[in-house]
Amino acid sequence: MASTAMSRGARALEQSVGREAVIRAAARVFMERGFTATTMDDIADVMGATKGRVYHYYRSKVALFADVHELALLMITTRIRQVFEAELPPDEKFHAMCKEHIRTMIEEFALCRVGSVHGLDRHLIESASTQEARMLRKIVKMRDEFEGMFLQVIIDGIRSGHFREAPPKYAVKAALGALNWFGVWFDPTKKTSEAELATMSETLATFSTDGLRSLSSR
Amino acid sequence: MASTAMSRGARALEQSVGREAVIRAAARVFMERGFTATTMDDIADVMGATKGRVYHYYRSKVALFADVHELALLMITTRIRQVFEAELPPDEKFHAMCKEHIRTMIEEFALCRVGSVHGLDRHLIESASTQEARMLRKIVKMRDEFEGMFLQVIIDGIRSGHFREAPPKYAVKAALGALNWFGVWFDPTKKTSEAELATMSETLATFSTDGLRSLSSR
DNA sequence: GTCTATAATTTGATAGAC
DNA sequence: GTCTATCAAATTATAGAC
Repeated sequence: MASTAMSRGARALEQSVGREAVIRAAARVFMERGFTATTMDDIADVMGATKGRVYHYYRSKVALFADVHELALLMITTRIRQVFEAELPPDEKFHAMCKEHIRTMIEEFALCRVGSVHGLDRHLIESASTQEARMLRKIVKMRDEFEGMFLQVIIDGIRSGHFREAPPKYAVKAALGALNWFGVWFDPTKKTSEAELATMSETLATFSTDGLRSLSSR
Repeated sequence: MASTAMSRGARALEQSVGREAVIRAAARVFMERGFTATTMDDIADVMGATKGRVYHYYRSKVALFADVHELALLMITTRIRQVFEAELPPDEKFHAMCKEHIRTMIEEFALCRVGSVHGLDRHLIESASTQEARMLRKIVKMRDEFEGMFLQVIIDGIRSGHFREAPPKYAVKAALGALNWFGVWFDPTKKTSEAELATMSETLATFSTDGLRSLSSR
């Protein structure tokens, strides 16, 4: 199962070298199969290499997964923060953040899907060594930071009257759920036109923002 | 790893017998760990039994997973259909369907989480035998039927002017994403009061419905 | 740095006792 | 119907050649 026709074609696409090649290959396979169903052979296969190369850079599968996850969160948090720090009314800012989120998922689907869909299962954290556990706790903290930006804008929006009264901690889960679910149903192997991608991100962003709006803000 | 302190406590809770005991135990473990990370020993362990019992009722892990999945979809589809067939304006119907969805997830968390969060990965379908593949295709069909009810109400709502103009196929993904994501963040091991559960389902249902509303419908 | 063994473990599935 | 014992395959990780 390790060397299918598909992995052969994939090799040509991976042109980065060294540690980065490993992390990008890992992102691809973790995205498709999740943590447990991914084998070190699968990852090596995507690079047209063998396990030895993977273990040269990472001492365990958990450590590699943690690095992929961290890279994903670092990237999306950085991009969302750009919008978060802009001077905009809460509803416009929220809409822009949602759109940036979807756009990021489209551009870096493999990385983002690892970060959002394939969450950190409890049993993964439990089975980790102390060193690995520290990496995984860091990831949880980064995710809280990411969610925190959306939460803050919701709180601001309720205060300013743009958004209706609602428990912010649940509202933020609802909005991010609508966005993150994109990683579940979108199929990156199908060719999708730019216009269609724009329609998707606009529909999702407007849905998420309107779901929060107060009557007077329409 | 198969017999932890937790699985010991779990045994007392499982009182059903025979095939049903297997399916309920399997639902619990699949919910927590997903398909690949779940072992047949884990499932037997929850019942205080051994693998032999599981294999007496199911000839493979995929067959068992398919049955759990099918049961989950059958249950939620039946419940949602009750609301779907009621005579209500589209926006009210949609709101009621969302609320029923969340209520079902709360009451049958294990089953629903297997059905929504731990989807049917492509590599699972690919590696299945022909007989198993037939079961899995049936599951896909049931899920389309489930989604189809939400889709229909959205289309009706746009036509009637309750909902704004938006591509229904993406709108339905957005709304169901907000709802299904509940299965990702909700922690059933924590005690949550009835009042708080009501707040959650109301917040999520209102968010999902308002995300679709047209200006004139507020 | 990368590969080829290979060790050590886990795990899906089966056979046969009770 | 349930359990014990066990096989066969898969998989994480390591050791050492090149």
